[in-house]
Amino acid sequence: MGGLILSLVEENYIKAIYHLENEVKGDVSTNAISDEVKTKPSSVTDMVQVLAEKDLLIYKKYKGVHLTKKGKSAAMKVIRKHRLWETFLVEKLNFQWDEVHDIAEQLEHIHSDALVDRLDDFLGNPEYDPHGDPIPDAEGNLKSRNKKVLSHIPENEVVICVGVKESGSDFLRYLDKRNINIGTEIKVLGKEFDGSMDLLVNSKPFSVSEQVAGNLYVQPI
Amino acid sequence: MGGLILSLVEENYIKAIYHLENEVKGDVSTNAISDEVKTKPSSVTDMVQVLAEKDLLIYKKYKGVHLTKKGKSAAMKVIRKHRLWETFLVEKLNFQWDEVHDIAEQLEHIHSDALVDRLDDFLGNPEYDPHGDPIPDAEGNLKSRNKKVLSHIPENEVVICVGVKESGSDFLRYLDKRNINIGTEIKVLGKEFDGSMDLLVNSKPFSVSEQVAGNLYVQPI
DNA sequence: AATATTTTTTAGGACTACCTAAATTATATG
DNA sequence: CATATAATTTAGGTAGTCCTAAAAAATATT
Repeated sequence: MGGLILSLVEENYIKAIYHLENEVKGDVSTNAISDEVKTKPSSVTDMVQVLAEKDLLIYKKYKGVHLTKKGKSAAMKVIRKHRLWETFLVEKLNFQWDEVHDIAEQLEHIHSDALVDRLDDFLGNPEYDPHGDPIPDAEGNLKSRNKKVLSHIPENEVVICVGVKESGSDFLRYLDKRNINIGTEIKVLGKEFDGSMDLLVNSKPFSVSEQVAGNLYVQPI
Repeated sequence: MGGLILSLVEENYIKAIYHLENEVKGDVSTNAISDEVKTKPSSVTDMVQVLAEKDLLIYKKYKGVHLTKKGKSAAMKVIRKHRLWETFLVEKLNFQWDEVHDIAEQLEHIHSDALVDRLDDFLGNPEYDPHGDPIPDAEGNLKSRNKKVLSHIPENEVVICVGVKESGSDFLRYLDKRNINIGTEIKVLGKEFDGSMDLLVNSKPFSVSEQVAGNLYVQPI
């Protein structure tokens, strides 16, 4: 049941692979993983063999990797913890949403089912973390909402911001400075040749670059 | 200032040595440390050399070890975190005081000064943890209170329970079952030949063994 | 004080997770 | 489709932390 204990490093690999599986079709490559966990590809080759041995993923030489059921479940547990802790840091300790990632990266590796369950209750069983990402329940189920990337929204549509794709500090602080938060209403006025978009945010006209528009998750009203 | 980062293992050694220094006069022996951190003495010899190299302690071959100022300050930081997290677990997540030690042992190694400071504020800057142990402030200062061990209290004196010496689960559950908590008033009625004590607890007569009496910290009213 | 016992250290490995450099396989290009 | 390039793996090594067994030092006993 809850008896599988992975090392901190193993958990980071599993989490990285989980995230990569949602970005690419097919198996996840050695190089992609090495980018994500910031080690050399040769270290990844070592590690995926260890993880394959533990039935957390399927590894085929030169072909890449994908998580097994067991691996996905392990990933969900780490992600659940990460997102609950981020919520705690923002909701209870008043951190800004751009300050919590590194701390949550540490907290996500604390092993205690009781702790996670109680934390979840303490926070009021939140469905989404401060970046708008859904928090898996204790069984690892993820409610997916039909969010879209802002850059895919056609002209004249009105949407609300529900999350961010990459939650790097720079990007989050950029949004803060412009008063764009989760829940902010955005109307798409038009798109420019360079992919930038003209918007109406908080009733004021505002333009964002392609990069920003591609990093914002929104939902039709 | 806060730039010193120790590994989890190093922090555990420093913490263990700190605790042992408060129990024995003079330098702390290799064997005592190996008992405390649950490794073999030869591993301790390895590790104290590493810690001496980092100026956290003074090591003299065959003579034992004592913390430097730097080492004590590192120990206080870990202890501060441990006790704040224990307080969090009991006060906010409603854990029992006998359930929190192992989780706090993990949480105490999270590195973030901002987190500790905010947690401290969130908890209302508590002075004592759920076991009655004082929580060092951000500068590592420890307010010591003149607590005594129950077994040293003479007949007819009335005291209140302020803490426990060893906070093992068995002992804490024993106290819970008898409704002895921090704040409980205890009157010493008499002592027996075997070191056991006759008490008045919650207005009811109650006897404790020498072992229990030696593990309870009390303070004159 | 000599010897027995206990404590501590040394020597030599083991294991995890990393690295570099070289070899191999897969993919892309002409 | 042959070759150049890129991706991946293998081989061999390092650092941190642990271990066992043997040697050395300290302490206790007679």
